[in-house]
Amino acid sequence: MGHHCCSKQKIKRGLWSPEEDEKLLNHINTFGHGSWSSVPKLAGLERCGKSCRLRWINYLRPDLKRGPFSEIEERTIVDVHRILGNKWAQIAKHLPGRTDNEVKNFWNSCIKKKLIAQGFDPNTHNLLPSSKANPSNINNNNNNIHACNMFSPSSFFSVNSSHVSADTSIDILEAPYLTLPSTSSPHTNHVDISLHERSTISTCEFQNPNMVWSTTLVQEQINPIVLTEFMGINNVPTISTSHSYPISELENIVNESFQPITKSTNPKDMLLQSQQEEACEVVENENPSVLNGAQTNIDASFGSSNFDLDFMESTELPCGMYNYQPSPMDQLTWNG
DNA sequence: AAACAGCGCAACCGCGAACCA
DNA sequence: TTGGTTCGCGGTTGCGCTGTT
Repeated sequence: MGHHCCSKQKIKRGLWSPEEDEKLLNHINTFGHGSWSSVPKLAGLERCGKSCRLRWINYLRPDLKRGPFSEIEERTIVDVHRILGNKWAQIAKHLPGRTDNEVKNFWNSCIKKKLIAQGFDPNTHNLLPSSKANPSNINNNNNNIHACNMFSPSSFFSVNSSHVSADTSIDILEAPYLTLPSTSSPHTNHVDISLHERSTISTCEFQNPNMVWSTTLVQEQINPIVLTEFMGINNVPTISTSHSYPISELENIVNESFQPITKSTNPKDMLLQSQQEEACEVVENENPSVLNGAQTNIDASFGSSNFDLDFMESTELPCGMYNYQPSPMDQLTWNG
């Protein structure tokens, strides 16, 4: 069965021979690919256009990088995947010389297994339920939550738990990073931030998770911390951005940064919001403990928001950078 | 040495988006 | 606006290599 684009043609399938590669390479180098559907005929190949395109993109393109993935590339894949999910083509755009197919294969054959072995769900990048009680994966020391992983310290993983009490402090990771705990509860609209063994305890309130991150970067890197801003879809925190600040600035930054966005006036969004609120009430009635006001929660009711992937795609992602540098990523935009 | 299993990678398939007449 | 064609993407398959029994 051939592709519908070339079902009338005599189609060869399977691995490409060096002769076929040469024909395709010569043709594209001379004429460009133009319409892929016409390439096989013009190049004298008994292949379909799709197959030619794939062969060119994944193998013959001159700008392809060969060889194993570097540690930096690996980190980039993990970081971008945490934000975008299985958007291999978009992930590959952040890795010059790598193809979506290559990234996808590397993920499935290598990274995925590493994450699972570390007790992380490769889809959500959160700790797997079975791993939350596993001391090898979590340093549960003095009630501190300490998420670490093989990519630490360049990657940040949320501690996704509804059992974080108010007096639970958040450990500063070995690198000067702080993670904010979050829960899947879509209702509670505040977050407690505390620093282990430091007196600074700040609580900020926001009405909507679609926060404007408006704080300018503080350049001094004296005891910097990272505030992780969680976003998500369908009550599942899936997107985070990280920012470094001097520790002394924490309270001010928290107070200034978490600015609520006014609710959408779009009727469709308003309907979604009301539906979410109804759903939250159901959750609240069924499980009141989830909404314990002393818990550390981040509102994750993002269903009414549309994250601007196109915008983000056009920027260089700072995710996972050890030393944070300001970038357009700070201007993450939402279409509400 | 042969059989088998596991793995990585290249290629295919189907679907939706984009394009165009 | 519509319908046909082409493109691009993500999921899946299958082949070949390698290690193990």
